[in-house]
Amino acid sequence: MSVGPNIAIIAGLVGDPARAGMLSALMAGRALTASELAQVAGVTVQTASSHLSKLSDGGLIVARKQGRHRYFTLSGDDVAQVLEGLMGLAERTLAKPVRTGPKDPGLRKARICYDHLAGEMGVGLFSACVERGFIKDGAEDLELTKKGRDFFTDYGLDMAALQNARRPVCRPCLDWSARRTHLAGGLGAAILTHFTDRKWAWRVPDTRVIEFSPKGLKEYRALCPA
Amino acid sequence: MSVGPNIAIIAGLVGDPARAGMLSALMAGRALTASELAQVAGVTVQTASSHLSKLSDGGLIVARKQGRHRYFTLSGDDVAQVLEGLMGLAERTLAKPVRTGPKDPGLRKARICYDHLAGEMGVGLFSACVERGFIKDGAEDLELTKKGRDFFTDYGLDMAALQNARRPVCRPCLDWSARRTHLAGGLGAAILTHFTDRKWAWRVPDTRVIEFSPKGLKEYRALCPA
DNA sequence: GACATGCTTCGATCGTACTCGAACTATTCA
DNA sequence: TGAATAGTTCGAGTACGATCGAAGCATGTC
Repeated sequence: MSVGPNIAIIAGLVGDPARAGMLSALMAGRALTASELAQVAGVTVQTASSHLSKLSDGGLIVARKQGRHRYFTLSGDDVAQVLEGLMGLAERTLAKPVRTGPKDPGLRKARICYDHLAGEMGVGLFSACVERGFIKDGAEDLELTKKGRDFFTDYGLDMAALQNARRPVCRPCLDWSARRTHLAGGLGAAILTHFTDRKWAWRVPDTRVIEFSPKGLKEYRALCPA
Repeated sequence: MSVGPNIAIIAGLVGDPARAGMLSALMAGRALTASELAQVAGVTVQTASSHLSKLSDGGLIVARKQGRHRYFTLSGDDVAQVLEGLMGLAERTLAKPVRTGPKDPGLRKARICYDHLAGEMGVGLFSACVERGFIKDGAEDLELTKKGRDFFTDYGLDMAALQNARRPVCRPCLDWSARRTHLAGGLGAAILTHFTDRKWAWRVPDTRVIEFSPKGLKEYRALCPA
C-alpha cells in the first residue's frame, strides 16, 4: 500500500494553522501576494515566505511573479475541492466550536468557492442547470448538452473559449454547507463572472461571502426558477 | 472567516504518517482492531492507542467495543471521500515518488473504497448505471430511477432496506486514479457485497485490490456492457 | 483464583518544524 | 544614484508532539 505517507505529506501541508489560513484565503479564487497572505495567516512575512515555499513545493499553490510582487493561487480546483471536503468534515466532526459569527448565514447562502458560486445559491444553480436540461450526468462526470451550449451562448458567455480551454467546462463540487453538489469548472466560473462583471453581485471584502443586488437576485431567479 | 484553524485540525490529524497509514487501511472498509492498526502503521500499540484517541476525538473514526477488542472504522463515507481526494492530490502533485510497485495496476483497475468498488471498474459501473437509466443526476445529487429500482430488485438486492436506511442510496465519489466519478452510497456497497457474497470477487489480503473470478468478470460485463 | 491478552495511561526522551530578528537580493520610484 | 518596498535566506530559540518503556485496567481463558 504505502499510499499513507503520500497523503500525510499533503495533509501535513494543510495541517498547519498558518498554511490552512492561507489556503482558505486562496479559496476565494483571487490571486494574493505573499504579504497579503502573511497578514491573513497572522504571521510575519519571513514565516509566510517559508510556508509559501512549502505549499508551492507540495504543488498545492502556484506562484506568478509580477514586478516586485509574487501572486499566489491554488494550483487547481481539485485542491479547492479537497479543502471544501475538509471544511465539511470540520463542520460535522468538530460541531460545536464553529457555529460562529453573523457572517455564517451569509456564507451558507452564497459564497465564492475558488472561482465559482457555492452555498445554497450555488447548489440551486446546479439543480436548475440539470432540470432545465443544460447539463447532463453522462459517463464523463458532467456533460454540457447542446441545449445548454445554445442557452449560455445566447446568455452572453463565450462558450467556444470555454470548450477550447484545458479546464473541464462542467465539474461537480461538493458543497460543505449544503452537502450537495454545486457547479464548478469553466462554466461555473463564467457564470459568476457574468454576474460580478455586471455588478449584479460582489464579494464582501475580506470574506468569501457573495452579495446580490436586487437586480442580481432577479437575474438569478430568472436563471434558477426553482 | 477563521475557518482556517478548523480545517487545520482535521488536516493535522491526517498529516501524521502513522495516522495516515491507519486511515488508509480503514479505507478498505473493514473494521480493524487497535493492534492491527498499530501494525499497519508500524508503531507500538501504546503509540497507536494515542493516535486512535486523537482520530476518535476528531471524529474521523469511531470505535466499537467487542469483548476485549476495540474495532475501529471510518466515521462515514465523507471521510473516505476526503481521503480519496488527498490521494488524488498526492498523485498529481508529488508525481514521481509514487508510480510504484506491481500492485499499482491492480489498484487502478479495481479496488475497494470504504465499502464500494472503485478504480476503472468502479467508474465503469457508474457509467453503466447512468447509461442504462438506473441512476439520474437530479437536483439532489444522484437519484435512483424507478427503472433502476426495479432492475436491482430483480437483481436480488434488498432495495427497500436500502431506501429505508439513513444513508443515501446513491452518492458520487471522485476516483483518485481515474479522476472520474464512481458509485458510492448504499447501492454501491450493496452491489459489491452482492459480488463478494457469491465469490465472484474478493479482496487480495492486506491490500485494497479487488480480484474477480472469470464468472465474476462475466457478471460484471453483463452489468456494464460498455 | 491465576495467567494471558488487548488496550490505555503515565513519564521521559528526542526531533522536528514553526517562529521571528537580522541581514541580504530584487524591483520600483524619485 | 539613492531610498523605499517586496520578498527570501539564515540562524537561534522554542514548543509541541511523536515515540516507547513501564505500569495499570479490563476482559477472557484455564
